[in-house]
Amino acid sequence: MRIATWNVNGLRARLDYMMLWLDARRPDIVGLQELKITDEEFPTDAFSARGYHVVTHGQKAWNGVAVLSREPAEVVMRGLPGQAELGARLLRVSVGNIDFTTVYCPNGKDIDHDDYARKLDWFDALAAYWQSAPAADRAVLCGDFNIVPAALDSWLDDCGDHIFHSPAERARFDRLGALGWIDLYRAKHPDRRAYSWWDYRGGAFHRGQGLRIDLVLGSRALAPQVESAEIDRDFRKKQDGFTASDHAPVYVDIANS
DNA sequence: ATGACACTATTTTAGTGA
Repeated sequence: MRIATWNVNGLRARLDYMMLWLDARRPDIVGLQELKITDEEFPTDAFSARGYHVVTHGQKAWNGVAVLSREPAEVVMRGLPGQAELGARLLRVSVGNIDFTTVYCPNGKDIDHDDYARKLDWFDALAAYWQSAPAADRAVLCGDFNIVPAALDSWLDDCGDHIFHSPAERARFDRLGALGWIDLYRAKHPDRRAYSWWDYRGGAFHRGQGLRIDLVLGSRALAPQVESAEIDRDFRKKQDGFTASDHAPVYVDIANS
């Protein structure tokens, strides 16, 4: 079973590209982020035609998350409790025997910006949520975390005072680890330098100037069942003339069970 | 040093992204 996460940077603008991707990679469950579209406008039919069930938590112009799945999904939670002001950023569903959550975590803009404190609060609320509503044995928490877990995950000189790299942000990420969430890509590739996001500008992709911020976290019971974990750099490139997102899709393939 | 690219808004540029 293939689980994927992907920040598409605008679902409307990415729809044709996404169809090429679904046909090529055929994931079973997908967490999507940064849809920039309302639930009413979401083009469900395009996904149904390819055999996917769709659950959305969108909003106009910004943010928005969704889950595509081969099997029907039942909504467990739309939105992070107490954090509605920061937009549509969390969607938790039950699909098959997986407790599946996808998140688009706040950006924070800069460590001096008001949004940075709000970002930290959002992560505090996320940790509190998992304490109040614990994940099932077989669980996935995937998405765009907007935190670089460690120096190996960034092309920048990692002095710790850059947004995404600060000790306060990493403390929030580490708290998820303390709650039992395992970074499945890093568990599979402990020493591999790899990125999932590259700036559109300045040829960053070809220069290797990226960040690994798109992650698939798994529960302790799920982690041993991971057969492979990969970042799909090919789908950060233009495909058939269609423009890519600035994020690559990330996969985790789980043994059938 | 700065901008560089892409997307959305009911646009005529600005805000956001990371």
